[in-house]
Amino acid sequence: MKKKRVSITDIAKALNVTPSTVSRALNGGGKVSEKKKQQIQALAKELGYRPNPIARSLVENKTQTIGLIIPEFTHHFYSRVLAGIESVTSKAGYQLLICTSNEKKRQEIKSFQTLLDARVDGILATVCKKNDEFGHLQEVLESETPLVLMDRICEEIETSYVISDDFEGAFQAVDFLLQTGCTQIIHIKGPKVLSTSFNRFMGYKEALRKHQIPYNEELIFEGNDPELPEKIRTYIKTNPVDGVFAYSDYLAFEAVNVLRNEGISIPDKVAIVGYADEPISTYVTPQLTSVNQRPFDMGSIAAGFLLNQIQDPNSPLEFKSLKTELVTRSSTKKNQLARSWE
Amino acid sequence: MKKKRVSITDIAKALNVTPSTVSRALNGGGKVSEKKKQQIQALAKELGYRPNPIARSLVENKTQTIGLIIPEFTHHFYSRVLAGIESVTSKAGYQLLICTSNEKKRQEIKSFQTLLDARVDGILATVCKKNDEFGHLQEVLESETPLVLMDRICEEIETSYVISDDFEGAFQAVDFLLQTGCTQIIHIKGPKVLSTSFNRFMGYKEALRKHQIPYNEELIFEGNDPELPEKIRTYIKTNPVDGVFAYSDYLAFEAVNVLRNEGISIPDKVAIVGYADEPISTYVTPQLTSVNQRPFDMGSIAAGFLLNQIQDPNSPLEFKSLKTELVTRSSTKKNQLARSWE
DNA sequence: CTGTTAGCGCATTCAA
DNA sequence: TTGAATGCGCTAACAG
Repeated sequence: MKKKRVSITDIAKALNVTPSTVSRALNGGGKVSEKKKQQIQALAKELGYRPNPIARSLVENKTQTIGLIIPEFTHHFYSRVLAGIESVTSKAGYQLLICTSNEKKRQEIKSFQTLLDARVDGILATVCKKNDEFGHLQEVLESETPLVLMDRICEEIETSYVISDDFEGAFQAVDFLLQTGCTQIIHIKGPKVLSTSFNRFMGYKEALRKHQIPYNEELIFEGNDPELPEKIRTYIKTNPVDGVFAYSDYLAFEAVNVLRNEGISIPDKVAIVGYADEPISTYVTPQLTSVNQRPFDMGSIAAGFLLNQIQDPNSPLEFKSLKTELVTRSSTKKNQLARSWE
Repeated sequence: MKKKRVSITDIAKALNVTPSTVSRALNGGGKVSEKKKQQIQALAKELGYRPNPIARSLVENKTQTIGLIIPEFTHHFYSRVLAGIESVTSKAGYQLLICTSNEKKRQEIKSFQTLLDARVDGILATVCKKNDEFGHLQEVLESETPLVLMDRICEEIETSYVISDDFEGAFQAVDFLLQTGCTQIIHIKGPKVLSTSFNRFMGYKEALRKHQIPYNEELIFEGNDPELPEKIRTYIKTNPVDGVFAYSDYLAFEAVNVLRNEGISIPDKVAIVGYADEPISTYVTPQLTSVNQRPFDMGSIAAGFLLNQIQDPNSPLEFKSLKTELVTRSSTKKNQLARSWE
């Protein structure tokens, strides 16, 4: 026998008033005599009354719910983004409806549909890797549901977004390698279709240009190549290499392994920089120099943008490119110009 | 101007029928002439009709939503639990309302309240570390909202749960250390109030007993002691130690660091086993032998239990203690009895 | 087979 | 200040 939840009508009956009055007394509605208001509020508390958000949603046409679409949570990065989001949405009284796409386009599309169906008040999303077509995002826009993209953007779609300054982050990293004396720097690239891959690659090139080091295509490796370790191993045996800039900490770690197996000392012979500053960077040996993307901030800022749009649908789109911070550890040589991340 | 969503009444009007008919035609209701059904379904599709789950929830008194409370997502473990949950809930057509407690009791209580308010059909939860009092769980039970606990249980509360067999997992680990010749095995304990800490500790003791090695209290260290590394360092300088069994991979890693700094070779002089088989265990050097808890299964099984209870509130409580699997890597010596995790 | 009526819990008119 | 009436979108019980 389900213990019936007490409704606004229950307490209205008990007090011989109408539900309207109770509603007004409980929300700030003002137009209720102080006496009744006190009475009603007291009884409500006593009975443990809890407003039914479902009913409220139905009449107010908003759900106090925000949808979140994220590729997955196994990367520390997204966990931090989530934490950042939650820190602001929970304070603002919003619930989070969370969907993961597992980097699959089909699931992503379905997730958007689900969230739209659920009538969320807004959507935060990081689109998945395979993203050549954006019809589903267009639909979101047409539904007039506020949307803020994080980390990865689609240029075809006009929406607010928060990204990390990948170009600058990569530039910082490679610039640092060059400053500490490296000249033959391998770059291990990220997934082809991602804007982040492209921007980091461009940052790499720009740093070379600044130091007038010629770009050498042979130094570029594809991160998703299953034979990556083997190819690096082969390459370094016959070519001079003194630095590695990887698209991710995980890829950097693969390079670490190859070098260690070959007995090449890090950072003396080859210095290595990863990307994302995941916890693993402090667990590997040597500890990995990496680019911190401030994922927590990414989440909190994106959530802020979204709340702005929800409050005022006519507010202008907002954009933010987060500055990165190079965290130097023992996989690179010392350089007084660099500050370590606090 | 918000593009109005088409409702059941819109399409009813357009076809000169009543909303009820439309409702019946769209749900399997049967009692509709084939012709009208076709017509209605066709128009619904054409107009892009999407049922409003809010309205449906209000009348059906269920939300097709499951609440999830997790301490946090930065541990890989919980990400996998989430993935397991989602794999079954999404198939069953349920949404996930996710709250994180950040291991804070206050937040946990608030999260339960939030989920109850949201009228979720059921709750999956891993309670936070500081959990001496369970009034809030009692409230959930009284509200008759199905509840399944994961990983950590409260003996005072009668509820379905899925846990990992911590006793057996620890036993396996320590038994393995003993089989490979260790006799002086340090145990680094987990948080005091957690059932998992206690059970792993008991498993450790049981393995010693099996091998008739006397229990030595000096070998027990507290994981949350900020001076842990220092204490271990001091101890091993004057006492024989040839093994470490840690409550977590992270704690195991602290031991690895101490040993490496002291120039003690792993696993030759001291073998080390962690717990949880987090990704870091493959990134540290040497790679860490660890106990895999099958978090994905934990999530999927818990979700299954919950769905059972939702479907039939009178179904009996269900319990599951997941078998663990010892994954041997290079931080321990070889032993043909052990199988590596696939 | 289909229309009518009612109601889920709440907020919000409009009268009184 | 308060009550009565209306509707949010949908399902379900009851008639016809």
